[in-house]
Amino acid sequence: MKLSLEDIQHKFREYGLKSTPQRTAIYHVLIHSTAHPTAEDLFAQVSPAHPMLSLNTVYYTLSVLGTAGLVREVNVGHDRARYDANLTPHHHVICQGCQNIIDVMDPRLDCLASPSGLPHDFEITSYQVAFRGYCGTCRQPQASTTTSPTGNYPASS
Amino acid sequence: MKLSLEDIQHKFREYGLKSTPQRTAIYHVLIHSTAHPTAEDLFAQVSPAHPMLSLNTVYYTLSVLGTAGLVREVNVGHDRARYDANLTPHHHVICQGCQNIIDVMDPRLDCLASPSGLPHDFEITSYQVAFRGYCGTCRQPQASTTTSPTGNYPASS
DNA sequence: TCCTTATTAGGAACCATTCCTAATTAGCAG
DNA sequence: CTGCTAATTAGGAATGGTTCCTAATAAGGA
Repeated sequence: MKLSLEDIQHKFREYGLKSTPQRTAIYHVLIHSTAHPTAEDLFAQVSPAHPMLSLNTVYYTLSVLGTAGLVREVNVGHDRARYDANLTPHHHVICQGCQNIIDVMDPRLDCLASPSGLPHDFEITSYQVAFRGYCGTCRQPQASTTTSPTGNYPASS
Repeated sequence: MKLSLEDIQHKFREYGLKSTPQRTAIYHVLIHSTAHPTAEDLFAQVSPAHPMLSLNTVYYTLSVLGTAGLVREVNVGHDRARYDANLTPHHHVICQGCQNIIDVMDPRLDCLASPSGLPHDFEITSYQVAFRGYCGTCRQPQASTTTSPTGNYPASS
């Protein structure tokens, strides 16, 4: 289900959002990506077509779309925020080596019992499972494909 | 199972870690807390007994303990890192209002099937379920107990 | 077509975290 | 008990992702 720019403009109107070229382009890149890009990733991918684009606009757009419920933040670590426009329920597998995120759509994970031992007045609205491990290329311990470990502090886990 | 400072020194030696007063105090606070404190929280709680303590030491200590496997980072958002020394398998319930984290220990969540649709060379080492919702006091929409919403960007979700 | 208000771009500010460095101290060997 | 060596500590500076501030621009409705 590829969304054209016109489809996206339509969607924005449905959601009561103004449709601007920048906003459309950013969402277009995000919704057709499975890489869970960072704000900077999006900036880099949209920039060629919009040379005047500012990183600020990317952040602002993401926060507007987030409020509207069209985009979600994905929590991997505390480095930088990564974003996802795939709203169909799914879970994530995170490689501890290269930090890549793989979407997992397994219906068995979408019907978990609500947890026991919870205050009864707590209202749960959603949940997500985060699997962690090592992908094929990062399998050998301490190996990292994209990011070479720099830093004076010992790497946590 | 309250751990005394001596118990902790013992534990550090088992793990081949040097035992310093600061390190012991930080871990002591963390392991007896269920609040998943930030580095600054820990700093504030340990400072009275160690007036010379530096925030840097807290970060360094957390990274050492993290590497040793005694402490884990909890990912809530991309604001600041929160830490947990509770190593027994458990999951988290996060209030979207006050950002508090509640531990959940439900054995049913500890035997999830490994997800389908995963590259076969991916090796999963752990997983965690993060439930999100609103606690009793934050239940009414837009209400927040601890943090009043400041910021010019629309709040994402 | 005009008006109002949101959006944009750019630069400055913020703040959690990390880096750098010298002084201190834990743990070990003698 | 004493001295050695490497890790730890404290403090201050630097980093970098994100947000704030502001004026100019453009979208959508009247």
